[in-house]
Amino acid sequence: MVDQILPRQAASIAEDYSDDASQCFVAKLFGKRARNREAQEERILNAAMTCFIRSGFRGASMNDICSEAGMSPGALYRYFPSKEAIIEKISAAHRQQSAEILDRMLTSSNIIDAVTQVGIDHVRKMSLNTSGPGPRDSSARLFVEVRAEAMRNEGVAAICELHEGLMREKLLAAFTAAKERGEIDPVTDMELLVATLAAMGEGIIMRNFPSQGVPVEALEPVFRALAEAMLRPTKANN
Amino acid sequence: MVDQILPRQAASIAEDYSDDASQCFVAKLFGKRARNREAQEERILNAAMTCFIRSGFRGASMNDICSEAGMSPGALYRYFPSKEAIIEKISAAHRQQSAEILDRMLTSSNIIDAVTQVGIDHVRKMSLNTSGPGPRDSSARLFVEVRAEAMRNEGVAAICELHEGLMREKLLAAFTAAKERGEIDPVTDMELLVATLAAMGEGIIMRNFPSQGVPVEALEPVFRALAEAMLRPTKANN
DNA sequence: TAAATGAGAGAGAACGTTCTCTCTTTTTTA
DNA sequence: TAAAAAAGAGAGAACGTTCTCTCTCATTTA
Repeated sequence: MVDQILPRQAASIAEDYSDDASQCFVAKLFGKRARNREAQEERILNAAMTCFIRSGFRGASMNDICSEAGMSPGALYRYFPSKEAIIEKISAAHRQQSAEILDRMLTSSNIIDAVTQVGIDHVRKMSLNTSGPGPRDSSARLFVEVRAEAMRNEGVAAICELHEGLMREKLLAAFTAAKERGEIDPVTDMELLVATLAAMGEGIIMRNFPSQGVPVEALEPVFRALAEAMLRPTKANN
Repeated sequence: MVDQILPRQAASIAEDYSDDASQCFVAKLFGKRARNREAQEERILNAAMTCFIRSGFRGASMNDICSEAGMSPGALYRYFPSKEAIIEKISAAHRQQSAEILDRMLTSSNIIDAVTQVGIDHVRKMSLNTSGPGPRDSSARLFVEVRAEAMRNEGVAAICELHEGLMREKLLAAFTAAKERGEIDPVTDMELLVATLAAMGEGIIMRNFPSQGVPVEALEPVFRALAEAMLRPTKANN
């Protein structure tokens, strides 16, 4: 992970910051080398994502990923210590994308609109092609793959738990606020409400309806009906 | 788990069939040989299911399955030509179980009750332990696994399409009947309604709430609210 | 005795990973 | 600034392991 600090580097760090010596240190963090490393890592992650969507985490081999990235194994392993590390990185990024979509919940004024829009945004984002000219495919596949992997891989399971916990928190905060505004009726078990609503939304996302010819807009009334059924808005707001 | 049928026990079951010529043919189909073969196949499938739930389709090796079944590879490959064949058989059986739960839809008198009950039945069945003394686990894991496999395996994809098509047909028939009874309002796009309802139900099933401490009964109002939101029953029936 | 059944070694391919070596870029030294 | 040294980056063969599946040979059953 963290590069071993060699004597020569350590020496130059300790030296005077105002002159040449500090350049080395700065270059380490923001220089050409660092930028190149980031670019390569992203190249690998993009290639891996393509392969994983095509063949699954287990189905895609490191050789597949190397070919897709146009890279040799020796080069690839300079940037990631293992296949496992790549899987975890991609799982985390994918789950985080999902969690970020929920951010608009926190600033919404109408809770039903917000839930509806978040659902649609999610479906739209997940049905997008992931990267350029590759096989026309969507990251909704990764959604299922990550879930399946989490069932037997402790690292991925922890990542899922983290981000899904975040998502539930955001929903819970938005619902609580709406309740205090008098927008929705009190519910006995808010936690269960959030969990089941999220699960149902995920069910829709996994199905990847846009890829089956169902336009995203057609899902609008579906999400709205779901939100209204679960949140039971007070008559005043209808 | 089905008890192992020992050859000697099977031998003394049905002996007397006067006609020699047909005996050979009949024995082939219904005799102890055939019965033993069936028993062995079931033994293998049970073992494979345990392994697949534990490690996934790709994660479980044929050796794992052999060990679990108490069998050598040579013996196992006498009954199944490939790992792929076992995966497909288990996927089909699992999907068929799901489809069968929907049969009660066809004879129901109240559509909302029916949908609610089918959802609960489904969750209950999927959260059951699959086989005796093994690791406490549920077949809801297989649900996710099958979906993930269907994304890249054409055979499994076809199996899913078949059974899920059946499920949608059953739902559609029940909804159409309910509409004709005047129980629910006409809906513009019945196909989409069925597809999204099924997807949301699957989302709940995959989450396997019972394993997280949520009792099945707690899901009753959730499914009911979902059904009412999607089907919009007429006031007379409320 | 002939056919069916099974055990288990192991073939051959594919896997994730590492190793060695070359070439380029950066840093230090003179 | 020019030469020397070190580090970084990458290619590709090769490693040990594990995979699915087959083959041979022994045992059981009819």
